[in-house]
Amino acid sequence: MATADWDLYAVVRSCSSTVNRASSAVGSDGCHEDPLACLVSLTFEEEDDPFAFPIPSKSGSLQESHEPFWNPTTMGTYRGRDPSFSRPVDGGSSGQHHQIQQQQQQQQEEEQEQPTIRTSPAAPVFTSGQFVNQRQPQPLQLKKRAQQHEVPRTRKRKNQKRIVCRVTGENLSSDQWSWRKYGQKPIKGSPYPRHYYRCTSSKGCSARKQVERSNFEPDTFIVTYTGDHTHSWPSYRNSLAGSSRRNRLSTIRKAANASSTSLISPTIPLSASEDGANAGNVYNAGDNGVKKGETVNTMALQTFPDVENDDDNDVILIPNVHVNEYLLNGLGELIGGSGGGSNSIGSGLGPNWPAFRGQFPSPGTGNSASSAGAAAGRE
DNA sequence: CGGGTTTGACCTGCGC
DNA sequence: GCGCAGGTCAAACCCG
Repeated sequence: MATADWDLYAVVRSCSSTVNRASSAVGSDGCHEDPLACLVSLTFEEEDDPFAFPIPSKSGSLQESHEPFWNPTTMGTYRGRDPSFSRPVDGGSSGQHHQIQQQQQQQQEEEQEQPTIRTSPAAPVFTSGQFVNQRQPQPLQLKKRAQQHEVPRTRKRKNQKRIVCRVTGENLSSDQWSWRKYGQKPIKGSPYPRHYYRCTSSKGCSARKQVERSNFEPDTFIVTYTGDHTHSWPSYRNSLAGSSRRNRLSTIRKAANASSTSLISPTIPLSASEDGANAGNVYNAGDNGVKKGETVNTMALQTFPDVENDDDNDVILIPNVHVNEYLLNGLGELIGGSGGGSNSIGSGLGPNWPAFRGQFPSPGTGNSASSAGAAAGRE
């Protein structure tokens, strides 16, 4: 269960990094960036799903304990066709957002007929000849494949849990898990390829991540998380493991110049200036009309009562809005306090979340054992 | 040398 | 059942 918290927080944090940026933009020019930009769709296959989000119960416990951000008027129950939720937002700056909404709405509609999860529909067709065969197939490789395929692989694409996030390029690295790229694939209808990453924070971890550049907003990336982390939340130090190639960034940028489809690896820390920029987004939150600790009323936790009773269809959308300390603190309490399985959330906040450090139990302060235990418990 | 990336081939799920 | 598209594998390559 504790891993569920890590996963949950991984999602929240990952989106939050974008959220901060969004909130800054909102504060500066009104609604420059779509507050609903980051929609996180959580799908559950079982009740104690690792991705289970603390959905406010009818008893209102969460509502009571998190009054500052729990606002029924702004957290209206989402129904797939609710126009208030899928409202048009600010002059087309979020075409992808609309696309995601449409996908999810369509998904909702489809799921009402068939309890399944669908992948995104095709976007405008673009043909790219960027993938040039540079190597010839090797007989040895084919032989090994033949052996390998004696053991069938089972993949449940349709029922796979997926968490979709929108992040800006500069926030790609804010994901503190350690990822290793294992594939890249051109996606039909998208000018940009999709990149596949798996978690390398721990061997055998089944967590995967797909990164795809938005074809409407090239500066924005669609990050899809699948699978569960089977290990404890990595410390910041651990998260740097495997990312020692700092200077690789220059190489990557060269590649990026050569090909618009290139992508900054999520495992590679950004340069100091970029990190600073990210940090600035946090520190300067108050400069944009959002005082520290002030609740932004756009915070919303959308639930789906229509599918709430269906274990296979629970979906939550978390708009990409400002997640303030109240929420994170509340999550920290929910995650670390009540369950007894506290974890290293504090460390997971990373360098971009200095303001929120200390709100959560830190690793190495008596919680590591429980974290490890929780991780072991999953295996 | 260890670990990450690239990339063509192969497998599987899904729609028709 | 067939074909397409997405997801994964793994050898080769790259880099510190």
